[in-house]
Amino acid sequence: MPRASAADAAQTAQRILDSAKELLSARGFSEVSVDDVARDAGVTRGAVYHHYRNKVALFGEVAARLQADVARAVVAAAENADPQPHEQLKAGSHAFLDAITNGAAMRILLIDSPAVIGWQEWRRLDAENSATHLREALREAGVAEDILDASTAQLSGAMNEAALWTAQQNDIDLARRQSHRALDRLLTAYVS
Amino acid sequence: MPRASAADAAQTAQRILDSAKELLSARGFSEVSVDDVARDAGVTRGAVYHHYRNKVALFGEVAARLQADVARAVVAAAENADPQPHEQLKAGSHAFLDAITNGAAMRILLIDSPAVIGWQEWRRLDAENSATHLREALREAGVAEDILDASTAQLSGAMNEAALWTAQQNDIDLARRQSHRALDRLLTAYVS
DNA sequence: CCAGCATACATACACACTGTACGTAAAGGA
DNA sequence: TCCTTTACGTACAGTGTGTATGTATGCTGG
Repeated sequence: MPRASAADAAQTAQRILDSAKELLSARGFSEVSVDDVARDAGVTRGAVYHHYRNKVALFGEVAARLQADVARAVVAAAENADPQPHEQLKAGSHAFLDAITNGAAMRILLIDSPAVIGWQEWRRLDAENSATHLREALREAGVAEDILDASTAQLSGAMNEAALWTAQQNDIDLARRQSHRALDRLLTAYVS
Repeated sequence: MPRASAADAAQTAQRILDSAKELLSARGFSEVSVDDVARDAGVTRGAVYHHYRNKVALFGEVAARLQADVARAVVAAAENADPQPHEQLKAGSHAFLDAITNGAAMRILLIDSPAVIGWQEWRRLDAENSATHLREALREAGVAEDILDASTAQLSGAMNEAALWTAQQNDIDLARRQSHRALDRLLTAYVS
């Protein structure tokens, strides 16, 4: 049995993660077995269980990476935008929608995550990434302090559902434009 | 083995449904086995599989009933409210939040449903119940025709997340009030 | 330079759960 | 009264998870 150096081990873990991301996003958590992931990565289940505690932990790791990817895109867009709070909200929400609707993120983050890792954990992940920025943008847009968390949650939910809706439409480009316009209308609520 | 008449059979199916609703809402789909449901209902798995095609179908039936319950509450509230479109939206969204955050509906409808029965099917259920009313209210509030579907999805997502956020807070009554106020602010986007 | 230990897997196994096939007894019509 | 259908119960096969165990390799201290 050829063995792997520490560097190769990290590479194995990464290959498992990549396979998991692809399969999970295509078929969903319940339709992907650990063996499927292992085979796709060219290892056995033993390797997967060596690198990840269990199937849920593997899923959680994939979700965390994706969440970070999306957050990076959103932050980048906000930094390049007009610093006016309302413009920040618009730029950020558009970027979020675009980032999450192409690639593997959507199904994993928006469909499976709440059920698999639990809503609390999912929210915690979100809070570590995008949610903080959204909250800050809302604060600067003049949302009262005591409804800041509630408003953040609601706007986040609106954007998540916008993404799901968009991805489901036949003409995705058209749907994207419609979602953007609908978001803009929704965000007029936060024009101070 | 004592057998059951047709009337008793319907009652058995109902008992199974009741047990399923309770267990699923408390523990979630993946943590409840068909055998758990059967035992709670005082029958064997055979009875469950006689009345419902499989575990997902049983879940779907529970979800459909809950969805209808929530929709009824929302419609009732809207009918008793000021017929002004904006007031309809406010009354409806408040009623939705209150209805879904107490009882068994929340976890089943908002956490597990998308993953278990699929987002499309979940949306279809929603469309048969609450979504149509929401869409109509938005139209009457002056939302342009081509972004009506997108706006409906977004507002629905906002309300769903509001419910999840509310239920998660320590002081639920306080959270409910904050969610109501945050929703009111959000709905100012649809003041014509 | 080699003995011993930790690492990185592979293999084998126990357990749980799902769905299905089959058995059976009562209900209800012909 | 017979015969079919309904309403279950029971037994079984298959799949998937997690864990225990085996094993070979890299690495480190003496």
